[in-house]
Amino acid sequence: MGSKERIARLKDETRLNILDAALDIVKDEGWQSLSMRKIADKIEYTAPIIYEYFANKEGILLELTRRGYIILAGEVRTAMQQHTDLAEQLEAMWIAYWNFAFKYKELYRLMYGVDTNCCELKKSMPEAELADDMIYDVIEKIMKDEKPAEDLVCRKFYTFWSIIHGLISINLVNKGRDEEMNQRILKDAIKGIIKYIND
Amino acid sequence: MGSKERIARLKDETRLNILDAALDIVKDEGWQSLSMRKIADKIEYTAPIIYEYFANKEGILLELTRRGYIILAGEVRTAMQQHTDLAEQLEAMWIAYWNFAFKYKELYRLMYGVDTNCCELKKSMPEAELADDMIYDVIEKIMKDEKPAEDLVCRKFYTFWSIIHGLISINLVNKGRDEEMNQRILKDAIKGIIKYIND
DNA sequence: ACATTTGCTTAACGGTGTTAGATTATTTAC
DNA sequence: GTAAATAATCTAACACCGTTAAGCAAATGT
Repeated sequence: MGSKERIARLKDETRLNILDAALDIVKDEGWQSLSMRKIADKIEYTAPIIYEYFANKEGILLELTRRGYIILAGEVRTAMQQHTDLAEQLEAMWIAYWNFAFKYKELYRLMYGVDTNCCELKKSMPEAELADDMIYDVIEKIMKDEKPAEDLVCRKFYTFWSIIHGLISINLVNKGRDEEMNQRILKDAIKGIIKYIND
Repeated sequence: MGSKERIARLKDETRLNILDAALDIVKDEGWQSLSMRKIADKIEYTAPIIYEYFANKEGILLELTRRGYIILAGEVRTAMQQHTDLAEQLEAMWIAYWNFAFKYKELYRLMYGVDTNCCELKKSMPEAELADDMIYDVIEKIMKDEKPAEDLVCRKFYTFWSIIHGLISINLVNKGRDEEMNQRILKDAIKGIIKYIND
């Protein structure tokens, strides 16, 4: 009887529906307000059946991250295949990575734990810029000889901040990597960028 | 009567107790499982009084972030004051920033939205490394002439990843900054690091 | 001594993730 | 075709969450 397969196909379909519904909700309302009952509403079932397809809510998130990684790998691969020169290849791949992050914002957030919890209110917090301003000033002074344009200093600052914040994030999320290597990466990067400032 | 002041001081004290209790819970159990009732338990009150000191849960988090920024600014400042040479100053300041992030892990997570939601399970996900491996290989090829040591390639990879991930995070969290500048930072950084690979 | 304010608690509302039990629909067996 | 068995789904509940309203009891002002 082919009905077994038809039923299996239907099961797979609602499994996909659950994932799609979850992603739709997140796109509309953010990760914070994703709930099992909302997913159930969207697929026109009640909440408990979701547990026939996923162990729990985290199971859904985990499957979505998995899909995110697969999509990312695909985009990076096609970028790679469009170049032969190694340096060009590498640049294209990183740009593909970058583009993925913004094309699939929600997935990227999930994959790398970038949270936006209470960020509207954070804007009106002067303390948030105390440290930044100090660093900004020093960068400006280093470049002073050349009367740097405002946005050039800004770019240097963000370059610095990105690399440090990126390293930190990676270490906080995938905690407990090689501590010594991190320190070397950090110092290398800082020295490199400082040298690069004066180009 | 000085009792007014004594009472005011007591109020300030329980305000601090609330913040301390919250941070303690987070240190022990993570942000996910911080609840008003747990805070209340720890300060030996019931949940509703917390609302006499903070508008809501987000208010507590916001005050903790504020304190985080102030501490960070302090550490960066003292780092700055210990050097005169500008380049050394800048390096020390970034290292202070780095150290802050790990000394006050929980605060840093709060301040910059680095979430660790469901990360234990993510380790056992082979798809997570598909894209990484491809990029890793290209870096290795670029450096091939020099028979690079394993950990040197690794360092380069993380340097790349950090800067891109950092830039992305910053843009996802403080969304909608200058798009053009971001692209320039990105390309600059990539080109810079590629050049730097062959040193 | 009475009235008022203050500090704090209990009870509740609507929401969450999740589980157990009842119910309905579908398939299987005779 | 009807009865039994199985699958699919729902309702109800549990324990928790953030938050608010009502009430009590002690301290205070007069």
